Amino acid sequence: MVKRTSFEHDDCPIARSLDAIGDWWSMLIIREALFGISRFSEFQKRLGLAKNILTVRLRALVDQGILKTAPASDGSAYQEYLLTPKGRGVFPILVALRQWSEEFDEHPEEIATILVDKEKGKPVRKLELYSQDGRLLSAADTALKPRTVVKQGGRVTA
Amino acid sequence: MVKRTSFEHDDCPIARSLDAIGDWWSMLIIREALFGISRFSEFQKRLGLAKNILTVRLRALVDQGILKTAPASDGSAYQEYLLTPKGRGVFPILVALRQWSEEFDEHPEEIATILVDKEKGKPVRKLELYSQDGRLLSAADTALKPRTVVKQGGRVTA
DNA sequence: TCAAACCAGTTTAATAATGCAACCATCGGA
DNA sequence: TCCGATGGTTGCATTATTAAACTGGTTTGA
Repeated sequence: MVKRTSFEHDDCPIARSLDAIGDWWSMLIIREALFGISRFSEFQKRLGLAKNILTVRLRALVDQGILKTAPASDGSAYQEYLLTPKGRGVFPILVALRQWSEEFDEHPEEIATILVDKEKGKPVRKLELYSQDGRLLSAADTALKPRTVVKQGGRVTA
Repeated sequence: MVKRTSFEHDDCPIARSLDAIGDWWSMLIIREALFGISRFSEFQKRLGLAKNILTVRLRALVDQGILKTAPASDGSAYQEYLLTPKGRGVFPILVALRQWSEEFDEHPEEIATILVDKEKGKPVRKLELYSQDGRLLSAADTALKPRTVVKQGGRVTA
């Protein structure tokens, strides 16, 4: 792969997110963490990824402030990996990914789980995007505006 | 091994989405396409990726029904790449990625653009997740339920 | 209390996925 | 007809990902 081009300093926030959590494993690790998984071996067993990769990913997620390590908690002398608020903030992204799959996958019958609300046990609605004055927006109803002034040579991207 | 593990037949919808569009470039290609970009050379110029990679990604996106090729359109004899409904359905994922970056990025001042609603030009609200009866839900208010019955040996994942 | 199993990695050697650059065929315009 | 843009393809070098073996500390349990 050759030095995966980094988007860390790209001015597009989507690229920046992808740079942080846009690989196959990071997203799934966060998914598991949202489920309460916190131990190295648990991640490894549930995801079935190579341990060296898990080591690298966990370290990267910690460095980025998405996970933090807490020394022990359930008695044993090992440490655990816990989500920070930034990590929990990934939840809507996971919901969006899930709903896209539910809506467009060619084999939805292979999907094992449904996201429900805890109180009633019923499926949740689709994610909704509203304007400040409460109108439901679709992609076509939105546009991108430069944050302040367009800098010289600064290209406006999504 | 090696052979990057495919999640195509994983029973987790998040994994399935990631399998389809979970690489750095596919998501950005779709972002550009949502902006109306449709020509090979335009993608290549705006994203700055190698042409062979672009070729492979575009073909994969077409195979998955996210893009479709339309022979010509603006006169020239070349083809263009257009989003299908499935492709446009990626929009909420991009919004979620964008908002995560806006909320948690350490250098938000480097972010060049803001998503606004076209009518008023004001920033949009955060994506919201509701229960069927209209309660606003956070991650903690949700749970996963097996789709029908848990199959023998079928592990329930997110 | 001593061995066996578990935890959390690290190392190694293989293969697969990028990236860059160069090449090539076709189309369109002057 | 010739030149540049378009839309790729091919080769090669580099890097990532992986399984498997190995390590060293920690629990468990007989």
